[in-house]
Amino acid sequence: MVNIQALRGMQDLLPEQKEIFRFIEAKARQVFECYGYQEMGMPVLEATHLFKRAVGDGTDLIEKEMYTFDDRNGDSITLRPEGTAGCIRVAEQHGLLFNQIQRLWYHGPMFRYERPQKGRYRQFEQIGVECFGMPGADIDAEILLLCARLWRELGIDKDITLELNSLGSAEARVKYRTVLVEYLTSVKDQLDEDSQRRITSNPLRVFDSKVPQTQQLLRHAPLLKDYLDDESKQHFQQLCEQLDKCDIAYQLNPYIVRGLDYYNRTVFEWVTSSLGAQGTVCAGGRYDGLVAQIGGKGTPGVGFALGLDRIALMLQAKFEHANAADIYVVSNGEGARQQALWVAENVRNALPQRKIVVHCGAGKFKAQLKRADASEAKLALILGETEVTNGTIGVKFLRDDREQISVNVADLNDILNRFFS
RNA sequence: GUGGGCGUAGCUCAGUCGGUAGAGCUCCGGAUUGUGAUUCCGGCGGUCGUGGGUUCAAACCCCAUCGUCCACCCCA
Repeated sequence: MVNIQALRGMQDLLPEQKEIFRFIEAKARQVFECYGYQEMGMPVLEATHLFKRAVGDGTDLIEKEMYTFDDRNGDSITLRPEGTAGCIRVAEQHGLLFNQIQRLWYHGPMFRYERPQKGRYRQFEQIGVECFGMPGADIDAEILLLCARLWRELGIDKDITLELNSLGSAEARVKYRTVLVEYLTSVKDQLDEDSQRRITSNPLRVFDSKVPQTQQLLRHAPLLKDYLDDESKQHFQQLCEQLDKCDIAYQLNPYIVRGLDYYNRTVFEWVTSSLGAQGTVCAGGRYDGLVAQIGGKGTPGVGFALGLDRIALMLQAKFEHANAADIYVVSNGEGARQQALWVAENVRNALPQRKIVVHCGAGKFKAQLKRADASEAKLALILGETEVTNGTIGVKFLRDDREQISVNVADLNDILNRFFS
């Protein structure tokens, strides 16, 4: 046992859980398609420097969370820790961004070497959406509308709230950053240890500190919104108006700072209180400078990623009987056993949407019916020696108060069709 | 990377002061020779996470290690 465990932080998805993931993916696909977004795929492995260049060298993600190792030829490669960089690489490499507009989405595993926790795994499933070539606030609003619709489809809209902020232009942010660093440095010895460290690593993050004394000091800190450039202010205002118009509730949170360096202007998080400390279920924002930073021609972009694992945790309680069968076929005796598979095939031809399970292998008749009951099937089809010789099949209603009936093989599909319609 | 909780049957867990391991559920068989509730009876099932130490004796105490959970950090 000891040697065959999953690697630390890697989740095994049992059928019950996988069902939830499939549900989320299906809903996402349906919603994204109805907004005209196109699915794409990309490799799990990329050159290490792609992520370094895109995400920012000083970030925790780059410094200590990447699965990086040497390829056999000595090149440094990395299991993708996020999707945006790779998506841009694909789009650039195949010319999707040259004077074009794109609405793209993808899904798949991401990898970060972190300490596992509820809702946080080393391999985690993410759905990403990226839009290119649209500088206006309308596309920012669109992806938020798209998110909101997805939450409604998933039935979790009541449990999630939207938090919004604007980081301004890159220039405004740099200007603000220096002012903030100045202020923080002036009170440095009164700050907690983490916050002191963050002055150099990511000063905006200091606002996230939970230490009361630090929070006290932050009250007098300069605020980002006072440093926003006019265009960014206008952009943000348009976004808010658009959301108001479409009845999307949101909360302004001046302290949202995405962990990755590439964001500008709009940033947002969809959060829930139902998952403990890992409450962010979906997050994203605008990254107008990123494409150029990776090496392409400057193209505006907005996007977000949602954490499938976390949403799956939220949905868990609602998935009790997702794998129920419709029909369970039991048989008694050698001849009947052979007949059973054949009968089931014919039924599947006639009712391809139905889940039909045939009892295979050994098993007493009584035990087979117990299995039928446990499968949550509505009907049991019964094949015994009597049925085989008479050319009939027993149809037993497992969930209704009805007598078992005996039908001719030739009439079976009609009867089943009527029952399930 | 830091701090804390927890690892006992397939699952959920009990196990007193250290005295050599138990229940419920599941599964299998029977009561009922071909009919799924319930009930009753019987059965399968254990390296007590792993390795070391203390002891006449360790699931229990000590050390290490792995895993897991929670929080920090960080983030989806």
